[in-house]
Amino acid sequence: MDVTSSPRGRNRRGQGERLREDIVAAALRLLDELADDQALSLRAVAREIGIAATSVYIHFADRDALVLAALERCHRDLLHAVDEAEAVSADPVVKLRARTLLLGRWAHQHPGLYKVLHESTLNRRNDMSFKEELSERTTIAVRRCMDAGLAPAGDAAVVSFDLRAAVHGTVSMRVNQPDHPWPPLEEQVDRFLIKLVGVPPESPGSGDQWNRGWR
Amino acid sequence: MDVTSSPRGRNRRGQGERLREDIVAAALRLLDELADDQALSLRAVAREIGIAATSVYIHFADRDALVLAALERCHRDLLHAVDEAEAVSADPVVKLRARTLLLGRWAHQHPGLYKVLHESTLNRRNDMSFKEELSERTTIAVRRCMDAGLAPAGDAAVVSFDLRAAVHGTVSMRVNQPDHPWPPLEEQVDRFLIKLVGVPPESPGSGDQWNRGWR
DNA sequence: TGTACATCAGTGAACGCGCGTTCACTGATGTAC
DNA sequence: TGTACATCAGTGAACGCGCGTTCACTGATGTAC
Repeated sequence: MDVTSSPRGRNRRGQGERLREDIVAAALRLLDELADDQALSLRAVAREIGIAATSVYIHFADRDALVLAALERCHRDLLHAVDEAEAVSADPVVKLRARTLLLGRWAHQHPGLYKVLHESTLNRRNDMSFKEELSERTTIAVRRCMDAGLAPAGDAAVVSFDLRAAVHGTVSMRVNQPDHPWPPLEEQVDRFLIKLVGVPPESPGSGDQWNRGWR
Repeated sequence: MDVTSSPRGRNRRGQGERLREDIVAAALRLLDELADDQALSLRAVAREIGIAATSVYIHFADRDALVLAALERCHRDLLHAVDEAEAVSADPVVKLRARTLLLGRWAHQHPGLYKVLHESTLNRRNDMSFKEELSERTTIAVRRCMDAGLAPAGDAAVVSFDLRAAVHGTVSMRVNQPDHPWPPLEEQVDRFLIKLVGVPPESPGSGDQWNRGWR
């Protein structure tokens, strides 16, 4: 945008990788705006940071390689953020809740990136198996709840899959129709944790209507 | 595709609307392939049915109007199919199950259309409130289960929202990563119906592991 | 200390392509008289 | 019954645009001798 204010000079010798990072950062910024990997043009990325379009080819073989690199970085950052959120407590249930809510909040803040990461057609054209790490860590978090006796014992992979599906579903709906008046995510996540994972309700015996008849 | 075999002649007087239907049908075919509304070009639609690109403008103001018309038709067809599936039984639980499974099966058969309908950026650019009818009918189906005493009484809208989120979530994951070895949808939908809506398990006392500790 | 040279970090012009959209038009068909 | 004419259902050429990618290049910087 404000290219004139920072007239990018050439990097010094040995610092060529800086441009690579700038390109990835700009791609992520644009992808978040566009919410569509196909809509991202290499020329727009170059324009965004004030370089010649051809300079992108110094660091990336083609447009898809750039988008893929950006998404891998995006996923790594997200993983890190979720792990950090989990550190707030030693209680496995609090950990699972924190991890799930952070994912929801992240998606709310970066709807475009969430869409590109999970719903872009890049998923069909390219191997994006690096994303599996997020699923695996959720399964671990669920298993911890079971092992601690805070959730009914069962197949953690299945329970985790159901939870991920439910959370992805509501996040996807919220991200795709941002103008719809959605009810609070937090309460819904709590329902999912209670009903799908089986963690105890926060205030037992409070008789919340959505939990009536379940205990 | 096989344009040469059916060299489209001009429609007779008064039959101009036929072309409109052909255009919509071709657009739906291509959208299902592309799985992305932005990737659909008006020229590709014209090519698909062997007309001049400009002929599309006889029936649609612009590209977006065509896509929107196609999606409205798609949604109407889907609504109709789901309602039909529901008619198999008078039991509200069987009805709800049938409606949910048909949606999943439809998405499996038309992954591209499912994506464009629910996950395309058209949702941000245009009013697509016609889609709400699907949600409303699910809520009605949930309420019927409650009224019949086959599910715990509660706020049908909330329960329906949770169910839709969960089902959309798993369908979305399946549609976006078609090569992933997903577990059977049917069993997962049954878990959602039991855990989220509270309908009775098909074989009570069977002690399925994913339901252990719940009743 | 000076200098030739390799390397690094990037540039600018150009290519061919498909796209959405506009415009003036064509030619068959039905209808008023 | 004949014929002029309005209307319908489309067409073909052309526009300007942004795109991905290739190519030959430039000029600063560090380094070997």
